[in-house]
Amino acid sequence: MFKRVPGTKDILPNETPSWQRIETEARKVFSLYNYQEIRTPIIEDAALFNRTLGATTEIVQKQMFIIHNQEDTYALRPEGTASIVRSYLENSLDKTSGFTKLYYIGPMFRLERPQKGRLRQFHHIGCEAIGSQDAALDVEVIALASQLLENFGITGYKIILNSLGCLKDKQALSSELEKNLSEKSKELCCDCQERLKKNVLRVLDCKNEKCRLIVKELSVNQSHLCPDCLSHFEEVKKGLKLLNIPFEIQDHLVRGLDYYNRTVFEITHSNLGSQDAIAAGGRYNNLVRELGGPELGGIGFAFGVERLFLAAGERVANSQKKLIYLITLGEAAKETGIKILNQLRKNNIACDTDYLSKSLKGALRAANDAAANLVLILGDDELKNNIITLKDMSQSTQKEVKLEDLVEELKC
RNA sequence: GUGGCUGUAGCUCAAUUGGUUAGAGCAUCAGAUUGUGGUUCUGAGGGUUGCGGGAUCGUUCCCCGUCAGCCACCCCA
Repeated sequence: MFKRVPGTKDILPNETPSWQRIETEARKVFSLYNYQEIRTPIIEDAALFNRTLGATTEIVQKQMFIIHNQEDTYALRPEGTASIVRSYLENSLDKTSGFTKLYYIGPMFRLERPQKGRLRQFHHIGCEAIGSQDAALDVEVIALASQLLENFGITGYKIILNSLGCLKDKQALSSELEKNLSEKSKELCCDCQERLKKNVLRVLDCKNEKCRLIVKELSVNQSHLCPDCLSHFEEVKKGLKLLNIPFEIQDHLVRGLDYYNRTVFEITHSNLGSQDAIAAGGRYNNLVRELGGPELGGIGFAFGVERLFLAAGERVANSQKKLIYLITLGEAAKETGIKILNQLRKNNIACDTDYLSKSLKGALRAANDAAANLVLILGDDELKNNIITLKDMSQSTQKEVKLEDLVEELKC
């Protein structure tokens, strides 16, 4: 027998209602904030991710699903932002409107070792607002994320916020860290010694206690921020307070991807275990230009859908659907039956029958399992008199209706 | 990529220090006087004990390998 590829999941019929609910809710909230959906291919030129996420990041170095064509190297997208900015520029959205708000829903791929809340194919619900550097936009985006969570019915989450500063600030911080940490490099954990070479900022959020102490001594807070970035950050904080959105500043929150600068944030939930981020995002003021576009700022975030479900706990999606179940007895009735089903469906009435030629008792059981609220019984007796029996399953009552009046009867 | 734990029916789990035909609940299907569901009762089907090797008179149980899953590290949504 064939098996799923490791780290992938089948989303089965008993789970799809929850997915549909989340997606519908997301679309609703995005449109409240005037975001429009964009759908980009799941494969891209691998170099796109190299360029945007950073060539030294683990995602690019180890975690991309690579497809080699004869002359090209494609990658299954590991995240959404790069593709969307690519599409934004390729389709000249920057020229058709000054400011663009986009959202997306779809699968992402990373070749990691699977674990709780970490799959090789997972799903993002995210958005990108491109074309403005306004701090009010940062506030709106975070407010949007928090409203999404509320509408999903998820509580107990925490919004963590920080500012990395502009490119210059980031570089200054990096070189300062490099200088200070290399003196103590032997005291750092193995991972951090690696980070020191590849991405110093990551040392700041190391979980190792020793490293934390060392970092604490360096007392990195927002002191590396230039006046502009500092006031931007202040405005963001002020805006969030204005909207009563609780948040926590963590000056060791850096993000892993190169394109982030200024505002970065993460939303965590304690239900998730070690992969505790259900959403993350931030500002990327150099990304558009990096991809050959104009000097335009942007900000976005993404939710991990599978992680949302973990945060929400067991959720029963009660779908209050209406279903009519037709039971026919005998060959003659069966023929009339398929005509009735067809007629009902043409009239937008949901209906089904059993295709296993069960006994009446068995068919009623099947109707019950299908959660039908109404059953139509068509047997020899009914056929002879040109009627059909309607049985209300919850009331356990039944009545007879003329076949020609059936559709009208069921419409009300 | 590194480390630890686990792998028995569709699902959740049993199987007495290694000892006869590997059990139960749920689920499925069928019946309980010939055309009436949910509750109840009865019965049936369903397992190469993940796969491969080894040690043993003998293994679901011990050893090795492999695959898969879980958890943590790393990384990240």
